[in-house]
Amino acid sequence: MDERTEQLNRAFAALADPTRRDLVARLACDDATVGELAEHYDMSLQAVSKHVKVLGEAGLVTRSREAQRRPVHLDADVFDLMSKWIERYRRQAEERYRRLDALLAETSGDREQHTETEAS
Amino acid sequence: MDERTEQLNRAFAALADPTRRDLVARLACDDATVGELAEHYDMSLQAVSKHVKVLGEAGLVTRSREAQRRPVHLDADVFDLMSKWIERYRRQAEERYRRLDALLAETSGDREQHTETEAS
DNA sequence: TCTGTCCTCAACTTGTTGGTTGAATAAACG
DNA sequence: CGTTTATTCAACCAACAAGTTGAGGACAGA
Repeated sequence: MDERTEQLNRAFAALADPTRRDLVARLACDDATVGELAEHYDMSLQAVSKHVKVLGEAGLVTRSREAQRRPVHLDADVFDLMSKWIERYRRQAEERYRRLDALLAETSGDREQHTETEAS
Repeated sequence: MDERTEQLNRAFAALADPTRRDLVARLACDDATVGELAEHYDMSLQAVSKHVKVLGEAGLVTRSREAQRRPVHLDADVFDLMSKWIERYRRQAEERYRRLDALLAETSGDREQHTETEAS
């Protein structure tokens, strides 16, 4: 399994959790520390720390250090990777839907089927 | 937790598995039955059936019935939902990065900081 | 160096997931 | 009706994920 595949595994898995998607939404507005983030959730600070770790391992966020603070900030690169993956199949699914639609319109409006049995 | 949130939970979780992403890739080319899909994987047909079920519960695929065959086909709607979610935060992350970049360039190249503290 | 603050690591519990095998269902065909 | 084909259900297991609590590490300041 190549690294890109594992990157996508981790990224999708990370965003499958609503708490982590909410963290992403907050971090999109501004960087924040684990402590600051934790204030908004009904769970221990350690749990939030774990969630941030998961986001980090997925490459969705990075950490820096300024004095005692270790602010978390969003990184666009993996979002880009995911976006491209999804867009590709969204487009194909739509395309196939459009063609099926056109085919149905044709075979119902026009009774001859043009012997196009090889739909491949 | 609203329905849209749960939809995203299931969709991201579904795509976190490489086998299921591969199924999506195959189905993007053409509809297929569970049996046909299973030929490509080193696992039981039941396991593939389960994967397809997960994709179905996530709303990523739908089933139809023609004679004994129950072909699976890709549905674009949830891909669209995911794509929009990701794009939103990808854009915000990039935007924030650009602004930080600009700020750094400015404060290093130009020593005055224009008192633009209100980054909102 | 001691202290306080911020954060992470370790160990544990509980629920979920991905796989297995064997039995059951559904529809077409003889 | 019985058989074949295609698929799912049920029970089980191992691995993992999400939360908990308690202890420990890193750094700034006195």
